[in-house]
Amino acid sequence: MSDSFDLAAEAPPAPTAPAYLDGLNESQRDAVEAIDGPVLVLAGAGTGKTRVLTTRLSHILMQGKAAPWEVLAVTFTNKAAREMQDRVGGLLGRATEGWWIGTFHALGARILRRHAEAAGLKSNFTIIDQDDQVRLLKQLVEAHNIDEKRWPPRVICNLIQRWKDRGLMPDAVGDTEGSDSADGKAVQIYREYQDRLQTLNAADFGDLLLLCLELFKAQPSILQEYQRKFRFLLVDEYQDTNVAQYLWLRMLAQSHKNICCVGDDDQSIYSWRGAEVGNILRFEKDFPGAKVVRLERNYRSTPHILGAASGLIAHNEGRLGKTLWTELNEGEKVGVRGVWDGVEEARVVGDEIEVQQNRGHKLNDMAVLVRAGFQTREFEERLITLGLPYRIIGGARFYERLEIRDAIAYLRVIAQPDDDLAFERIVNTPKRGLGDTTIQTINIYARAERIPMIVAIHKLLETDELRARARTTLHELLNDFSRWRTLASEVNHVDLTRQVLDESGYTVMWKMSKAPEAPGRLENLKELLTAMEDFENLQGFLEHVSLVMENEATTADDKLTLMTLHGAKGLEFDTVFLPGWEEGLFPHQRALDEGGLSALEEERRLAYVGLTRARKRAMISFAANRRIYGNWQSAIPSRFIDELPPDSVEQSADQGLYGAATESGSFLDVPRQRSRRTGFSEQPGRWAGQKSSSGNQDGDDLQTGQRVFHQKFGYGAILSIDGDKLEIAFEKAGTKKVMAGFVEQT
DNA sequence: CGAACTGCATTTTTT
DNA sequence: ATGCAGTTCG
Repeated sequence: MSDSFDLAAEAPPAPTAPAYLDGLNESQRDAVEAIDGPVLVLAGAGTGKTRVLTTRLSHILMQGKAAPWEVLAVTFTNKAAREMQDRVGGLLGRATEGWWIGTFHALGARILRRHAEAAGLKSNFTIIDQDDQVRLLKQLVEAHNIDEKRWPPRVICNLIQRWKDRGLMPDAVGDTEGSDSADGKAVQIYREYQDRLQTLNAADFGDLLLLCLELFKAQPSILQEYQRKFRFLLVDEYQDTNVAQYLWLRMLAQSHKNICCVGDDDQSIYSWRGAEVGNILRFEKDFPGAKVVRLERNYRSTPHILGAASGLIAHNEGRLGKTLWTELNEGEKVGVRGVWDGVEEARVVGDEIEVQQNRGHKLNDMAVLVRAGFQTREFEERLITLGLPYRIIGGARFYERLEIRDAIAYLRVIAQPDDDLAFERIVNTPKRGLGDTTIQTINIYARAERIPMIVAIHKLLETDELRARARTTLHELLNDFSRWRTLASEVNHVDLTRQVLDESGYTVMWKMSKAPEAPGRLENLKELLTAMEDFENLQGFLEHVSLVMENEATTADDKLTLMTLHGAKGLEFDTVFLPGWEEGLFPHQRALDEGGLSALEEERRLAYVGLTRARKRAMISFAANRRIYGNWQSAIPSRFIDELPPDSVEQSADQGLYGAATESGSFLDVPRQRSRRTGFSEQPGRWAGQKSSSGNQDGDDLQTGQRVFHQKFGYGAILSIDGDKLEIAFEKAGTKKVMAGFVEQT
């Protein structure tokens, strides 16, 4: 079955062996050439997965099986998407603009924008990130009088996110499922949250797929359109897909079943954010007759590294099973080093890095991969002492900085006036004297009427509900925005932004500030303007900001890389240091506590991912003592160390530390008790959130002459009614215009 | 409205 | 230890 050419009539004369297939091994070629029907490529670490994926896509196009816009290629990260685009573009020698190569979210958004109305949105809808989600949920949690200590908006956000990962809209969430969360109101809050998003003309990341699913379900003709359009589907990192993504793919592939998924069940490390290893394990059932190709020849690592990794991962159950092999020379054994404490660990690693460097190895080819972010600190300190340059991957990103978020919030409001989250962020930034009271008033009204804040303000401005001072300020602000909106169509987006930042007083705010970080913030704002130049227009830029949060700081300098194991997936280095292999830290206690066996296995996969990042050298280390959260704890070596095949490993330990490092039982075992439950000192919510039911809605039967009560102005009689606006002669406050929603009948 | 104080949690993270 | 968020006081 080496030649599995299809007999499709429109296929152009097939060359016997196109040049781009040269150099592929047999299974890689299999994976590339099995174009029709479902294919699962089980690609072990370092087996040329990306090459297969890109060659396959090129092959489909070269064979004339499909036009570029008829292939859907999905990845998880923008980086992977970009890489695929670059490589396919390179192979074919043409630009890949407009092709359907991208992340699940970017492609979902693209589809959704085309059919926004059908999903209850406008096509310019805003894509909000977790920060916005949490702020929105916080408002809802407050409104429900739910104790925020017990149910932090953050947790609810996660809950909802997980539902969305599983493709569940509020109504689809089982009755029992949310009942134990947020005083049993979790589903209700989810429902209101979706409602609010719709009012705000916004979608969160989960929605980009979930609303697509709903769209496809509600409008089969649209689904069919895409089924016909995308004649071939390619999916990267299939082991990381969640249920929603799985359903999305399945729907699109339903008719022709030309779907090729590439993944490695041994590298599934994201179950905690909704990924379902089951998707890859089940592939053959989901797509009967699927061709399964195993890529087992590893081009990356030495036999010892491979042996260590394979031996370790063999301790997991329920694997699809692969046997990696390599033709590389044996190389060095994997080092396993026991040390006294974390400081010494950093010292030992630092020394080894210098040794490698003296042998002519570049820092760029080395990495320290840790389980948890805080572990990098000790290494940083040591590296600074040694004068070794390093970079940390995974810190705060450019677009997450406060000043950048503020600036973008202005732009968001300009581009999409319904975006209350953005509006609320900058309504009083810089300080305009608009306090909580004013914002509350606007919010209460906006929410009761289910209208965006800006619309609410327009209405409120015609009344006396707001203080004169606030009214003037808001009036000016709204004027500014409408002016900027006009401006947006006249000047380019960079000039627009510069002008907005100046005229809003935002730049001045930081210029005046004597905070130590102010100059840096101004720098960043300049950088933002520069970054914006790469985009055609405001829309394009905003889409980029929400979907393509760049993480890569590609410096040309020679630097050591410090990052988490999770962050390292997909990368490779000559030399990899794997510190902190201690019970409790790795595998992490938390995973052990709440995830049981499956979590332990995921930790093991994480260890496997770590080891397989190494091309030539890997050094594992563990400390007998470690300071965690301020106090010292003694630790025993990770069980993963015992699981490494002795033949591929070389152990060493500090004098007198471990008579035998393999005898893990010989350690003093201080019970690590964690104070459970923080359950006392609860304050009931200070101000019981205003009930929207207390006032009058528009349709109420108010009449002129009627006596009413107003929270602020007291009692009065209605003089005239103009829609939902009333003119009232108050007994003490004189004649005022107020919103009908703010008065009560007496 | 801003500065100081207090309590509290603290794995992993993309889009 | 430490940082963050929410609260309290001037």
